[in-house]
Formats: sequence, C-alpha cells, structure tokens
Amino acid sequence: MNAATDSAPRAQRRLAPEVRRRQIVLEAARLISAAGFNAVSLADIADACGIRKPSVLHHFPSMADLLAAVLAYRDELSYPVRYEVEDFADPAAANEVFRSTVEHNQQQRELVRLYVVLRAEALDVGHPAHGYFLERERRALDGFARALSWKPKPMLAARELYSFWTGLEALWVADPTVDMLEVWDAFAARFFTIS
Amino acid sequence: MNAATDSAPRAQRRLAPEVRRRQIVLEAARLISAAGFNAVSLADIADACGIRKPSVLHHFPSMADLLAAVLAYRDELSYPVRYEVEDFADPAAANEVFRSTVEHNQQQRELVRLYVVLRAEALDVGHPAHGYFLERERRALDGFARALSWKPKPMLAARELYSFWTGLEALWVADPTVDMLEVWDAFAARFFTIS
DNA sequence: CGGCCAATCTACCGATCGATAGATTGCGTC
DNA sequence: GACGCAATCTATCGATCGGTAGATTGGCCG
Repeated sequence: MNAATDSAPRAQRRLAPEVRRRQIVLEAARLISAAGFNAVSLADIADACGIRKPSVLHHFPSMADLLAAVLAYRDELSYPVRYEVEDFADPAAANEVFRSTVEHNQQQRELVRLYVVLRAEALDVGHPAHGYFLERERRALDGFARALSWKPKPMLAARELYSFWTGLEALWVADPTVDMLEVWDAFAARFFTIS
Repeated sequence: MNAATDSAPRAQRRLAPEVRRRQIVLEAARLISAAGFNAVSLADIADACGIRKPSVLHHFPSMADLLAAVLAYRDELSYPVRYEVEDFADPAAANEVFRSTVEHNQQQRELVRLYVVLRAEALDVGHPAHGYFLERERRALDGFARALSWKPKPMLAARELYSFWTGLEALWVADPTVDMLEVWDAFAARFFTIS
C-alpha cells in the first residue's frame, strides 16, 4: 500500500520551475477549454497538477497572470499565419492557405475549444482576456482583408470569411462528428472565385 | 434627504409576484448577456432589482431555475421560426425569410448577445444550460436543412449556413459597427442559388 | 557531508458564494 | 379596523473563492 511511486503520490515532489510552470499552463489550458476561465478555480488547477494552491501561486502571482500564460501558450502553438506574409493575387492559392489551416486545426480540438470558449467569455469588458481578443480579432480581420485584396470589398469579404470560420469552429467544438473540411470546401467553392 | 421616493428607495416595496418575477428575469438576462452566467451572482441580480438575495430565491428556488426562466424568456421573444413551417422550393423566398430574421436580430442586441455568450459557456457538459443548447442546435440545423432541401446536400448546406449565421452574430456582438445585413447579403448572393 | 536556496507545504485570512430559517410587514379582504 | 396571507426582510450557515505568512524539506553545490 506504499504510495511513494503512485501516479498521484502524497510525497512532496519537486520539479524544475520551468517544468512545473509548463505543467500548470497545460492543465489550466485543459480545464479552461472545458468549462471557461470563470468556472475554473485555483484549487481545480492545483489538484490537476497534484500540488497545493500556494504552489501554483508561487509560479504565477495571480489567476490573471496564469490566464495570460495560457493565452501566450496558445499563441505559441497556433498555426503560422502565412496570410500575413505571402502574396495572394491568386484566389486558389489563398484558398489553399486557409484550407490547410482548417486541416491543421481539426487536429487541435482542445486549442480550438479554448479559443471558442474564451472568446465568448471575454466579450465582457471586465474579463481579464478582453483586451487580448480585441487585439487578436482586429489583427485577424486585417490579415484576412489583405489576403482577400483581390475581392471588390476586401474588408467585407474578410468579415464574411471570419464569421464563417469562427462559426464553423464553434459548430465543430459542439459536435465533433462534423467534418470541418467538408463544410469548408462547400463554402470555399463559391467564395474563392473572382467573379 | 428623505429617500422614500428615490429611484433606489430603502423602504420595503411589494410587487405582484408576476411583476417581480418578470423584473428579475429581465435584470438577470441583462447581466448574464453582459458577462455570462458563471460571472453573475445572486447578489448582483438582487441588487439590480433593489431587493435582497432571499427575495430572489423566493420567486426562483435556485440560480439554475432562474437561468431556465431566462432561457424561456429568450425563446418567447425570439423571431418566429418560419423556416420550419413554410415551403422553400424557391431559393429567393428562403433567402428572404432568413434575411428578415437577420434584420430583426439586428434590433435585439442584448438577446443576441445572451445567445452568443451562453452558447459558448454551455459547451461544458456540467453547465445548467448544456442540454438546452444541445437540443436547440439540433432543431436549428434540422430546420435549416429542411429550408435548404433544394440544395444537393441539405445538411451540409445547413451546417455551412448555420456556421456563417452564428459566426456573424458573434462578430457583430464583439463589434456593433459591423452591418450584419451587408455581410449577410454578400454571403447570400452566392449561397442562395441553384447552380 | 553540511549548508543554502527555493519549491512546496500547512494554516489561515477576509470576502463571497448559493441557500435556509424565521421574523417582519405590506396589503387585500371581510 | 382586525385578520391572514405572502412578499420581503435580517441573520446566519457551511463551502469555496483568490491570496498571504511562515514553516518545512528536497536537492544541488561546495
């Protein structure tokens, strides 16, 4: 009955700061993506890591700091935003860039869910991630508009594409049986044309 | 300095149960649409109504019951779902029905925001509104597919339309300067065609 | 092997959470 | 004008919230 080597040991286990910090961020991201920031407590995160509340706060001064670290972790894992770099004279090429991102995101359910859940929660001006999503949304729309500069009204097209994009992710998060690529292709077949 | 007739009086004011219940639901809907159910407390709602916490619980046994009443109130105010009744052999007619709903929703910012915020929060299986949105989403998609039965793949088209629809509402909630009708028309010009 | 730094702990804080018990009082009815 | 129902109140509960203070101890370095 010795629990010294169990998966959830009682003994005090030390980890290198960077390792522990990483673990905390990963567990926090997992919990927050499942239920939202407002529904996750310091104790929940500590439990998930097998440590106590003050140990979490030793690595992150406050819950808001931890959330910031989770958002930074999310950015770090996000698909490279090629639509801000490349040239998009060719609609078909633009389509392929967006399409491959959809393909990539379909392998990252937790990260997409984190985005969907936090984005809605952060609509509140008082939410600690409000500013983050304000800025991120602005940059995304600008990038989309640049990638759609061959359209008559690039910003209008960007809003249309961004609406469909985020809506599709939300639908997929709610129902994992949905094939995002199939729905994307149906939309893209009409959207990525010069006419 | 007598506060007896002030807008926030200290004196005990009685209201007819149905009136008080209505007030509580309205204030709860307003607060929840702003910050989400998880961010609103019983005390917040009581304060907004100018009463104490136990008085709120006198009319609604628990917070979950109050949330259910808020959702029922939302349904009651929602635009009549004509796409479940009418015949949609004509794509242009279908477009007009959806379009008028977008037009209507653009006058109901708080209600739309309530939907957007709660929908994301309720992705969590443990959320008190989880079942509500599961059922609602299913019915919406079924209704959309029926209205799009002239499409080669009605359910695929329904998913595409629903993704764009909800995404557009989310974008508009985040940025009220967006003209939903303009973006809708850009999408609909390509979507509601037989080709 | 001894000493030090820091990762983690126990214990606790005041505030707030949703909810309950029971007293008060507004108000319609006879 | 007295009665009784019920809408509202005060007071309080135990649990939990994010966060702090200070003791403990693991593990590296000399």
